[in-house]
Amino acid sequence: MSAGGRRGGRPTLEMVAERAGVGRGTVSRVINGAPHVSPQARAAVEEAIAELGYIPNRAARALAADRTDAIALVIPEPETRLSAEPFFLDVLRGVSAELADTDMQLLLMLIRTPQERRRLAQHLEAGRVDGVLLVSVHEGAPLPDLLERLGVPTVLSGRRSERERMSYVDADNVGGARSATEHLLGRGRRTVATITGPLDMYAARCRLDGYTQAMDAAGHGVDVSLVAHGDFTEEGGRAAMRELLERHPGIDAVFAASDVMAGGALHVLRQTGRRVPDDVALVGFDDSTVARHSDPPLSSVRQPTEEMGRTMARVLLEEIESRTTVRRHVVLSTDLVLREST
Amino acid sequence: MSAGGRRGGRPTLEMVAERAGVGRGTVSRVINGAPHVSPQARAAVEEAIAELGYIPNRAARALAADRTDAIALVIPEPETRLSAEPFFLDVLRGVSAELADTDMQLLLMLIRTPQERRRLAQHLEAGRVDGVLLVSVHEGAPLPDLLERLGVPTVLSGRRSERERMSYVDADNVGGARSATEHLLGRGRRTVATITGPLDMYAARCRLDGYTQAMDAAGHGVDVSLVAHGDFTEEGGRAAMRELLERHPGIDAVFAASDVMAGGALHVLRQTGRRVPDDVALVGFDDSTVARHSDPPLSSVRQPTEEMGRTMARVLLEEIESRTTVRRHVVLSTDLVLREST
DNA sequence: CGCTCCCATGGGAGCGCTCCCAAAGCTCGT
DNA sequence: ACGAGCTTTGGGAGCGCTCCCATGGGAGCG
Repeated sequence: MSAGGRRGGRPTLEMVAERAGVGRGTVSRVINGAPHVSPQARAAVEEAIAELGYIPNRAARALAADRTDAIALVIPEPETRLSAEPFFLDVLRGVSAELADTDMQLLLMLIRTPQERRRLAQHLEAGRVDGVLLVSVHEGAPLPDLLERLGVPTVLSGRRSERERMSYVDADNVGGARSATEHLLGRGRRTVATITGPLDMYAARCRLDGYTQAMDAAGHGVDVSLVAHGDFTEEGGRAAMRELLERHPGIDAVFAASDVMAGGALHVLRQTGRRVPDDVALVGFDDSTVARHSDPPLSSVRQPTEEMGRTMARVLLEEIESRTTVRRHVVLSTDLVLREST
Repeated sequence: MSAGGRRGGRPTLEMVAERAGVGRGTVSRVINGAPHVSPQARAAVEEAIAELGYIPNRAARALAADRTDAIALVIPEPETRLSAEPFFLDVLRGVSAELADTDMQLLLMLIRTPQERRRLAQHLEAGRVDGVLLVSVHEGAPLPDLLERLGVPTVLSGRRSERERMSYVDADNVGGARSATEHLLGRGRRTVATITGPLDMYAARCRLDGYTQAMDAAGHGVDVSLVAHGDFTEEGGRAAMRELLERHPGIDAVFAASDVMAGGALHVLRQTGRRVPDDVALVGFDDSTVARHSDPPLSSVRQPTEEMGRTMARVLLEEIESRTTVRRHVVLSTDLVLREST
C-alpha cells in the first residue's frame, strides 16, 4: 500500500545520491570519509543526507564490506561471580564511553557453559564481530587461545602471566600492593602481614610481589609466617586472618589482596577483640562497595577500572583499524584510597 | 589467490544447496524451520550443513529479511550508579541465559548523556534492533515514551507507576516489604520504623505501602513519626536513622527500603551504642553484597533478579515473534533472606 | 478415469551497500 | 599546444540471503 519497502521505507543511499544529483559511489565516499570527493559534491551529499534523515543500513554495509562494526565483550562467567562485580560494571562504562562516538556496536556475551563457549566459537568463526574484549582471564582459560587461533583481534583485561603475548590492559597490581604496604609501614606499623589471593592467578601473585618488595625495601626481609593464603572469598579471608593471629598475636597491620577478604579479616579481628585501626590497621584491594560500606570503611587500592575499559576499547579499535597483529600491553597505575581502617 | 571471498571464504547457502542436491529455497526452508519440506530433502540438507560447517551469514539474512536478530539492553546511566549494581548484573545473567539457545544477539547500550540518547534513537529508528529491554526506569524518564513512539517492542524492568501500560517485569515490592515488616513484628518487636526510598520512585512507594499494610494488619495503625525518608544512599540511611532515634529512642526494629540505607542505619545504631539485633532488629531490601558482608549480615528482601532477566527476555521475544502489540505485565514474588540482623 | 487441489521444489528478483573499473575533466611540464 | 598523470565521478557487479512465483507431481474426489 504505502510507498517503499516492508518496514519503514527509510531512505537509501541511492535516494541520497539522486537528491544530491550525484552517483552512488560519491555518496558512499562521503559517508565513509574517503578521499577524492570535491567540496561541492561533499556539501551536496551532506545536505541531502540531512534533509532525508538518511542512516546507513548496517546489514547492507556488513554484507557488502564483510565487516560488522561490532565488537563483543566476552565475560567468562565464573569470574564475574567473585571480586569482579563492581569491576566489571566500571569497565563496561569505560568501553561504552569510548565507543560512544564510534558507530561500533557492543555485543555482550556471558559464557557460562561449554555449550555457550561453542556457540561463541561459532559466532567468531562466522565473523560476526570485528574484535573481542575478554574480561578477567584465568591462567588456564581456554578462551584466549581460541581467539588467538581464530585470528580475531582481541584485548584482554589483565594478563594470564608475566609473558602474556596477546594485547592486554592491566592495572599495576605490584605497585598498588607495594604502596599499600608502604603506607602501613609508614604509619609506624611493625608487624605487617598479608592475605594473598589464589596464587594460580597472576594478579594475586603480583599483589604478593608488591607486598614483598615493600617489606624488603623496608629492611624487614621476608617472613613467610606473615603471609597467609586466601582465595578472594570472605571465608578465605577469615581463615587466613585466624591463621595469622595464631602465628603472630601481635600483628598490627594487614594488607589483604581483596576487599572481600579484608572484610572477612575485619570480622575476625573484631571477634577477637581487636580494634581497627587502633590495634590493627587494614588495607584492602579493589576499592569495592564492600570497602566503602564496611565499618570502619576500608582503605583500599583503587584500580582505574573505567579507564581500563576505555583503554581496552581504544586498543582494540586500533588493532582492528590497522589490521596489524601488533600486540599492545598497557599497565595503568593504581592509587591508594585512604579511609578509616588505617 | 585463494578460492572464495575476501575473508574466510566460508560456505554459503548456495554451496549447501549444491552439495545437498537441492535448490536454495529448500535449504532456506530447512534452516528456518519452514514447512513444506520432504523428510529426504531435509535430511540431505542437514547433512550438507554439518559437512560444510555452514553458518548462516547474519548480515545477508538481516538485509534480505529486514530484521536484525538482535535486541538491545538499554541502561540509563544514573540508575546503575545507585542500588542497581548487583541487580543489573543478575538481570543480565538471566537475559543472557534466556537468549543462549536463541540466535538473538544482545547489544548493550549505556545511556549517559543526551547525546548518547540521540544516538540510541537513531539506532532504533534505523531499525537496528528487533526489540529493547529497558532497565530501571524513573518516573519521568524520556526513554520509554521514545520507544513507545517508535513502536519498538520493549520490556521494562520495573514500572513507572501503578498504571504502567508498556510491558514490564517487576518484583513484588509491596509483598516483600510487607513480609519484612511482618517478620519484624512476628519477632515480637513493638516499635517498627521504616526508612523509605525517594518517593518519586514507584518501587520506593511500593515498599512503603508494604510496610504500611503490615503495620495496619497488625493493628498498629499508621504512625507517620515511624516513617523517615531516605534516598537509597548510605548517607540518606544514616540521616533517616538519626531522625528516627530522635523521635523514638526506644525503636526496636527498622525496615529499610534498601540494603545500602540499612548499612547507613546500622552504622548510626552502633554509634549510638545500640546492638543489632539485640536492641534493634534491622531488615534491608535487595539482598545485595552490602547485606551479605556487613557486620552483622543483614536480613534482606531478595528479588528474583536473574529470573526477572529471563522473564524479560522471554516476554520480549514473544512480543517480537508474535508481532502483536499485546502488553504483558509480570510481577515476580520476592522472598525474605534471614540473617543475623533480626 | 479425469480434474482439482495442494505439497514440494527451483530459482529469479532484489534487499542496500561497497568495491572497483573505466571514463571524463584537470593541471602541468616541455 | 599536446600528452602524461593526476583527481573526480558514475555505475556495474556482487555480497548471501529471503521472498515469492511458477512448475511439476501426487493424492483425493466425483
